[in-house]
Amino acid sequence: MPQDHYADIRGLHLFADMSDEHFAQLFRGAYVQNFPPHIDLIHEGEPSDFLHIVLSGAVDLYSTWNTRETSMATIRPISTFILAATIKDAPYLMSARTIEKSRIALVPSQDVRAIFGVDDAFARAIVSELAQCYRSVIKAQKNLKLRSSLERLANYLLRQQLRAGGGAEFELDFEKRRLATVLGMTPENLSRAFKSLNAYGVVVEGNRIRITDQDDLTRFAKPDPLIDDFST
Amino acid sequence: MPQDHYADIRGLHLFADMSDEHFAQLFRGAYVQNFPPHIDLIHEGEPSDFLHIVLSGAVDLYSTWNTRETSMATIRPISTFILAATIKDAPYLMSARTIEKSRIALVPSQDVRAIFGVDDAFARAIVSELAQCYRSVIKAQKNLKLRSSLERLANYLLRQQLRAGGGAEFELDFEKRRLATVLGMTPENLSRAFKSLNAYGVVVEGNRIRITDQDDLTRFAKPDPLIDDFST
DNA sequence: CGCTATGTTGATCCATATCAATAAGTGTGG
DNA sequence: CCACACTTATTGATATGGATCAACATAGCG
Repeated sequence: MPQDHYADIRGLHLFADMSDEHFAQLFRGAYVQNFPPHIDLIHEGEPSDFLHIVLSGAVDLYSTWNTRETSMATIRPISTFILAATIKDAPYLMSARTIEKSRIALVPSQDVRAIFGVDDAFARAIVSELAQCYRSVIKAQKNLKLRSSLERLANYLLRQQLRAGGGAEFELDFEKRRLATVLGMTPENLSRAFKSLNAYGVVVEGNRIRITDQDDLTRFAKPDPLIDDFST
Repeated sequence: MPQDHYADIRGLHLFADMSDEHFAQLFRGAYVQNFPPHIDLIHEGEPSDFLHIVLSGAVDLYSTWNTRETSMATIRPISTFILAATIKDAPYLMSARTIEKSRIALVPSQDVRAIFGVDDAFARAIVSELAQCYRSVIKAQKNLKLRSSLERLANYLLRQQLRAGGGAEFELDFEKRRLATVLGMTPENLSRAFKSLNAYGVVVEGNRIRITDQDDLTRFAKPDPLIDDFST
């Protein structure tokens, strides 16, 4: 693997504390690849051969069942995905495809498991990472089960606004079609949901969102740290 | 803590590989308590003071938001809950209450974190446990987003049948009211869903279910190991 | 034995999906 | 650079799954 990515990857919580020697061993068999947009990387049900690290671009994790498909999460740089499958040596539960042109590091799963077995700091970092992932999914599930689609959209906008710096105006960071299935609704329904949020001070112009009445939207959305905070 | 529970707890994957010394240290400050049914054990948002271990009975993990409430999972003996919050020293994302009369061991979270810091086998066992939990929630989320309530019920019955030994007749292991919110629907809707499944060979008599046409139900439910298998 | 919580059934309403048509981008090759 | 094809976004009409409200039945339980 080219050296120029080492520093970025080394900076991730997951790899920050492990020994230099183990880090080198872990990435000895790894390689970096560039992918164009809309390329399938892995498919659910397959054995987990590689731990993936998104270095640039974006990756969509999605699942299918019986002709239906839904987007489960979006992975942005710099982070890993399918860690749980790698560790358990179990089949992927989700498929992954690039959304944009992406640069992705592939680390052989057997090496991850081997180093996990010998490097205690790495093992503890994995605990922290998995606990974080677990809590994120629990939040996503609460979001799904406790809120209507309109409420999910409103809270999504507030979160996105915060991620974009907190200003009244910001951009959606992916296409509405995908946003719809992330939020668990159809594109048509999302379109109408945006219009419904006009009443609470949301103006939509293409991918550009302007929030004209922050208080009103917040009153409607009722954001909750136990559902919407990504950090804790 | 009384000695008679030690063996049961020691047998859990989570504690099986750690040193005797650390195990003793971990449970030095622990205690076992008996609770009647329908008692609140913890509330979401609170700091995670104790890791809980269900020794007998059953516990419901649920969440609320803005007057709504939903059941997230049911914990049966012998297993732990809220491990992720304990490890991250973060607030609970879910509340917990006893369903039945239950015996529960409480282990101070700070002790769990302390032993996690010094016992490498324990740290690795936690990885395995959390990876398992993570995958379970992903499956639950796929179930929610990809299936209708009728399909969720059909697959639930097949799973429950398997857990009960695979015979044509078996019992629901909790009340329909709770089953409804676990499956993400109202009690009324569950009632009607049961009647709809008559057409696929499901006969309901109180808590007793008889599956008269296994193939027909299976054809409708289309169970999928990547959603319905608890083991992998 | 009656009280209270659970379960069922019916009537109705609402949220969301589906189907269909159109508009607006977006990229491609000539 | 434009014309064409193709995907995405919007809008309208309609269907349907599921929620809500209300009444009643039933079953535990003190």
